[in-house]
Amino acid sequence: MKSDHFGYHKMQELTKACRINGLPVTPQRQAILEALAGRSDHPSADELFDEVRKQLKGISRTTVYRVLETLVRIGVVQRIGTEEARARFDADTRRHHHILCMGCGKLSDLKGIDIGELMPDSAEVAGFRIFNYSVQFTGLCAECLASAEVSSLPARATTTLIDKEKE
Amino acid sequence: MKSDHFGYHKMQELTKACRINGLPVTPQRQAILEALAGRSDHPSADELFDEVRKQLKGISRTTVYRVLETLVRIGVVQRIGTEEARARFDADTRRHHHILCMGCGKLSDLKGIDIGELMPDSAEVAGFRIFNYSVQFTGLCAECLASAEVSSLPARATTTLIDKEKE
DNA sequence: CTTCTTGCAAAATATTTGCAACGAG
DNA sequence: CTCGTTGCAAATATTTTGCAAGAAG
Repeated sequence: MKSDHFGYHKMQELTKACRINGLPVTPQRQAILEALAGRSDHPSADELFDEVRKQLKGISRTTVYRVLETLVRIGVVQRIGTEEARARFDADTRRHHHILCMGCGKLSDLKGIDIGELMPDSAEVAGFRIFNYSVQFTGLCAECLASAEVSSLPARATTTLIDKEKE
Repeated sequence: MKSDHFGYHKMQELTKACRINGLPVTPQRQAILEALAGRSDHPSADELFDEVRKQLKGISRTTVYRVLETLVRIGVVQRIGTEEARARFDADTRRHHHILCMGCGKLSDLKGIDIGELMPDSAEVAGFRIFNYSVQFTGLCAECLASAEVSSLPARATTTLIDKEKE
């Protein structure tokens, strides 16, 4: 299956990235990356910790945070910015985009919209040197649409523009 | 100046939005929105609290969080998602995009890149109903570029902070 | 009155740091 | 031995909640 293949590929990538950066491939790093690569819901560090500890019983929350930071640094994992006040992670480091449900916080890969290439060639704007970008869409998932008591959205999810009766 | 005009406009907008939503225009709401509209660095709730308390001495941190939530809900303020694990806010609710410095966390409005209109007409993808989107660029600001031995920055590394103390 | 907001205290959530022990070169 | 990694405990940082007092209509 694809996920198996993806997972295998990620493990290879981890080995390679660790070698390049002079870092050991520890069981913790393997387990965390494997858990992340095995799901598509872009978990937070804590959610990942809850899953990884099933495999590696002794692992500590601190290690999960630290390993994720390392994996991001060596380019094997990407951190996803959302309007929620916590970091979420993705083992797919290719540039792709996400949609966040304002109702339940579900974060999905966005496929089916070709937004082309936004990266400016100059990559140099407003004094910044730009390295990357991502597009974040906000909306409501099917479930939350169905039960749309939109007026009482959870506070944690951002109610960005839902009732925008400007003018 | 423009900021004065913008601030005045925002206060009018607040009054209007509160009226529409049946909410009172409290001194706290005014002070918080005024403080936010008066700066362009997209502060977090805590940073805003530190500033607002200079004007409204008795205000509590809780109120700042709650008022910001309200202002977002009624469409007067937008919440900005970054890879940092905290929410940041913007009094400019028009769709525009931001660039986050991976070095120092500086968040700036991005001007000079015309991104065009990404919003799909259908606004219905992958089971989601899309309401909005934003583009987030990541890079390094001029200061961090200058002080950086970041020549070996991984192309896609999106760590919040470059480990500058890691030498 | 009724409704909403505010402040305070505390809880809940999210993340980071200091430090000693461990483990692979 | 030396270095980086891990686990544990504690410290921070961020955000939310329960509750009573107060203000506005």
